[in-house]
Amino acid sequence: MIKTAIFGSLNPIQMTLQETLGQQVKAAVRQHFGAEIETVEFQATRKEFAGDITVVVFPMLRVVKGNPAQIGEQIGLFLKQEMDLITDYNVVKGFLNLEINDRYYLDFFSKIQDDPQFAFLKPSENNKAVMVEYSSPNTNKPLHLGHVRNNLLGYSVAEIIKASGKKVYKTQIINDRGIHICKSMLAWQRFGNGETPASTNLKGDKLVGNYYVKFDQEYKKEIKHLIAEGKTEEEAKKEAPILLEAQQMLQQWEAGDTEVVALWNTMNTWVYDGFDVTYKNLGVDFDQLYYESQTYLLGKEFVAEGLQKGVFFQKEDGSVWCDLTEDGLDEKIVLRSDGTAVYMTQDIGTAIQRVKDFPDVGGMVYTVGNEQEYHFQVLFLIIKKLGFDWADNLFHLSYGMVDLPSGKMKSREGTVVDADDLIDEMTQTAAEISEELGKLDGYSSEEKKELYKTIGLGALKYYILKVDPKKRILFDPKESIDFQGNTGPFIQYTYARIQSILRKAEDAKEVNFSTLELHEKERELIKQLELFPEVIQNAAEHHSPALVANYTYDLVKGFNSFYQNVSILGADDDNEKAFRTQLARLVANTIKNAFGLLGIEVPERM
RNA sequence: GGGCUCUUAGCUCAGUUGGAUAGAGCACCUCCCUUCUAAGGAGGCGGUCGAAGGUUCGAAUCCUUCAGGGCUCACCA
Repeated sequence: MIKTAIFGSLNPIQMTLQETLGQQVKAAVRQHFGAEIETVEFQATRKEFAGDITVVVFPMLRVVKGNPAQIGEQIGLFLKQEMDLITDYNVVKGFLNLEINDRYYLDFFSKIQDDPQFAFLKPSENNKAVMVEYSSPNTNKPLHLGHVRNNLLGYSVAEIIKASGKKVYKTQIINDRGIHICKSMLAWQRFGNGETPASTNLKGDKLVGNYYVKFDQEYKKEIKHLIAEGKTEEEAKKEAPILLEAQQMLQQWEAGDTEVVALWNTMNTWVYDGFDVTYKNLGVDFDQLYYESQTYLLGKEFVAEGLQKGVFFQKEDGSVWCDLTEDGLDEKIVLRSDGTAVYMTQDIGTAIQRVKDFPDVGGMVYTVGNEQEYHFQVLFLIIKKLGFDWADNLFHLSYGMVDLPSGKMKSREGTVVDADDLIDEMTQTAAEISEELGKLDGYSSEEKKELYKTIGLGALKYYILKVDPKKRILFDPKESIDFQGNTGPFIQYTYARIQSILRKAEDAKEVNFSTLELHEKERELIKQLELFPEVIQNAAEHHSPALVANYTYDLVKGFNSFYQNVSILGADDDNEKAFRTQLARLVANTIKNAFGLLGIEVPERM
């Protein structure tokens, strides 16, 4: 229902085609068979058959008795006689293939040719805003490949939802407190000798991450000692002095110990400075940040409120729980017996706080790995029980892990693919390939550097975004990401090639559409362009940048085929040349816009 | 063990209201740069859609069972 309304305002031309066709098909069925059908099923005509759009006859058999091929034949004849839009038809089994008049496509094209934004909807007053959370790292170590997928997905989904006609706020919750950061702090205190990012010339997140690893090494050493002294492994893990000390430090932090808090501030600031560089390189941004250290107390307030309302109950030891057994789940703790917050506590608080801060927000998207599916199922249910109507519009954008051939990435064991290193490597590969091809005469070294980054990041981002978010990705660092075929650089290359043509083309001349006839490749391209608005809506609805990536690839394949088969600048007459130039221009703009939704830049040359 | 999820060409993936002979890229093999950028194009090779049943005019798609992988079921995050 809603979908139809959106499409109606979004792309009247396309809807008119299916609507008018649908009405005529119904009329044909009424006239020839005296029957009423409610809906008409359409699909794009397969390449091997003549036609542009296909009516599927089979579903009509419920109300119309007869041979599907004959029914299709009669409907086809009716349509051809009644509608200028239909130039011809053919029937294969139960499929009625319709050939659409060139006028229709030319008409569509003439309307959108000067509007590169034709597929984008402006944020509508009727739509509530959406908050998209992504990244949300811990502050004890640098970002790795897993975060990269998270960031790319979150950013892209935010852009897609924006383009679908909703206001979007990008946000994250920064996990800046807890035992993990205390571990880095303690190790730095003990072994750091006052090192700083400035003194070591290291990125702050890298420096802090090193001490997280250092902590783990010491911890393991101590465990070994304790076991040698006769402790069981379990005892040793709990009693290792360095761990006890870290736990003590956490308590000091919670108590507001000046020295600990100061160190915490210092080291977190180092990390944020490091993150900022990575985010900037990745090209992602945020509208509003939330910090766990500021929201966990808030969560406690709402837990207290929920306890009063009877949403939660308290056990004898003082811990607070939510009983979800009636919903087929278990009991879930929302506050520890010692009164401290758990993950769930702060997530409840953060969500409510966000809607308070942004009253126009009607829903949220949480970009978090699929290992936390149960957590979010519970979280959304609890928020619903607390009585917030927007709980129905909470969505866990759950994505698959990025695994290495060796298995999971483990930061403590150093088996992670570091985000910064990965970006550098991709840029380096792009540089090597570019220099080998040697097409960049006249570019300054600055321009080249910029371009290599665009291409390298394009390859990386497309590689990750083109696969369905739900699926896990196996990433083999030894097998470099491709630059040919279904890749980012391939699409960027097509864009650059079009720009090259546009530079050579004279100033745009007004196209006279009335005398034009479409080449098969041209019609295919316009049909592909026509799909873009629907793709955006679909991608927004499914939270899937992969749909945009695959669409762009199809568009580009269509263009390259056109490019190789039809001369643009060498067209027979000026009008045709102007039209093809315009068509190429719009394809380029669409590539740019589609890639913009993926957070990928396009180059003028490559 | 309970819950969720995945399995499509040698490899990486499309295939979203159930529709025609299941599509791309990589790899391998042929061709195409005196013509707008060959990071390209045209074609070939390659499939019991994990297995078996069922629903349907029609199933990769829906249902059941089974096999194999992943995640999860903490007073961790």
